[in-house]
Amino acid sequence: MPVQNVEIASMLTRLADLLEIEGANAFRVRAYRNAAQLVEGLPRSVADMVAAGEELSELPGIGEALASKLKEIVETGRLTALEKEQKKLPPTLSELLKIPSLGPKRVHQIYETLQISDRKELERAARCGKIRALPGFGEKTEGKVLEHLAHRGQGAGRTRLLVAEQLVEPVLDRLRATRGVQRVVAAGSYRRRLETVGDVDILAIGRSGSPVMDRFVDHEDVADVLSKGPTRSSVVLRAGLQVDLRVVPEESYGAALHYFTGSKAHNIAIRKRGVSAGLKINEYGVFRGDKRVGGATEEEVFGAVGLPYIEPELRENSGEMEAAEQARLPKLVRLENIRGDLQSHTTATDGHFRLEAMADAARKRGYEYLAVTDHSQRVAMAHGLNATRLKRQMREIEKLNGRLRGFRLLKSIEVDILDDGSLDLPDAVLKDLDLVVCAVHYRFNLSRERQTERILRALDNPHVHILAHPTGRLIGERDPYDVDMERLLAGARERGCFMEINAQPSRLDLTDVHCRLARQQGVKLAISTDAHGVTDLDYMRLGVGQARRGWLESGDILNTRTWKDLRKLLKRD
DNA sequence: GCCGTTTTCGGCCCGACTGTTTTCAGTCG
Repeated sequence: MPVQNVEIASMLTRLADLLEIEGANAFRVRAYRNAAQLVEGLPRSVADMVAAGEELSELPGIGEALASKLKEIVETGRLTALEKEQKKLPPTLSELLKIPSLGPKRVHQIYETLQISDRKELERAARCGKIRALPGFGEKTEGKVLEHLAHRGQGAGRTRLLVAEQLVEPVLDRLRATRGVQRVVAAGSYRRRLETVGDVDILAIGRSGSPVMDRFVDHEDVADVLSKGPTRSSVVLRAGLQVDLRVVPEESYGAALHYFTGSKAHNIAIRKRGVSAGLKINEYGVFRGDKRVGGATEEEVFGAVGLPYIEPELRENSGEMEAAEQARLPKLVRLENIRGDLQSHTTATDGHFRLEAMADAARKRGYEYLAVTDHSQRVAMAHGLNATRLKRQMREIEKLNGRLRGFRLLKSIEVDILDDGSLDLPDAVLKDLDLVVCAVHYRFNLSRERQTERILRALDNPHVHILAHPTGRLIGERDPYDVDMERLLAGARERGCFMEINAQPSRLDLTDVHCRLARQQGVKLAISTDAHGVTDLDYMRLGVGQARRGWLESGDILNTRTWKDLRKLLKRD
């Protein structure tokens, strides 16, 4: 099987880790890390690019040396430079870098003086007080290391965006209600709408001497105060999420918001542009020499380096700078553009509300339509519908639609894709539905080739419209099944089919990278909540965030259309 | 290791906080 981009990225990261511990040139290390990030975010596989004879050194940040390393990995599955490093230093040292307060210098020292190379040995030495005795270390550093090893085990991990929202919104409200505070906003990956966040960065505008820092750290939801200063503090909430607060003056609002929103790679790119224009850009503003020339708004920051405003969801240094320069930034889809929801479940299968309640909730949101997509019979666990029960539901929907004004339920189904790619219900039933959504719920472990063939075969069915949660992944719980997304997208386009962005907080499937690829290939997408209850309809904002991270515009999305227009699109000829 | 409308060599984003120090290195974001 061809080597995947994530594997390449992992090799480059491990190489960067070891080089950094060894004390290699910091910019060389950064070049490897940048390359790892680039590869991980590429919409196409490096293996395919090599096979197509493309010039890898044309990628930003990839020169001759890295291009030949990438080629080596693709062709041999190995990286000689990494293997060489691993002979000099134990590969497990990478793990130690992830421990807070341990960086490359200290890891190097621990290894050189105590011959410690993994977490277990480190924990043993720390318990004996051997770490505190090292120069530059002390009791506190040893304590922090021990605490991490004891409590966090394999690392704190990341928090799903929805959970982060639930934890952070109350903190924001509390800070907003503090005297002397004019504005409070969550920045970082939270604002960029990443599917998971490592920590949350909050930005507050306020007078110096405001009690906002005290309000922040003195609260029953705070389990631990990591640091506290006049402009910056860090806490860990009892739920385990780290939250940082920075306080800046009003005139720095835009510069600070931009800086703390990131991403890091985007910031570095912006600052570099600043430097070449003779400007210094930091969280306090844009400066020419000692003179402030902007920074009250984000627009001023972008303007200073000759760019239009770039939406937070695009700030990954993955082409947004070039697009901004050439005035071809996408006009991103917005929650207000959404006119309906194209996947939902009712009590007929595993949903929690009846048809009427779901219709009512969707109408109250201002939607024009809601597709009722209960499971098909194969999903026995959810009491999936057979042909008879589906027909009964269709009649109920027709009756209900007769009473509803300016709103309609769509007769639909989430039909299972069986092992051989055939569908779980006969065409005779599917043909009478308004919309057919298909999905894989079983047999995740097929080879890439067979899984791809299986799904393409399902899309061959002329009644099928949308492929739901196209990779089957569950964030932090289940890896995506192996499938050739490029072939799937090409296949969908040829057949006049569509892809879904499933907005469930644990799915968010497709990913941003795949969304972008879909747009490039001309495949339209549905943003669907897969609601199992009335409040689940709110997940739409998460799906829209994912679509925005994938550079999608309103026109790329099926359910920004009126039912009349959508119906035309769904006609497969 | 990458990169170039000042450069093919000499730069490479930048500031806050902590802990261990007596003025700063290391870490972090």
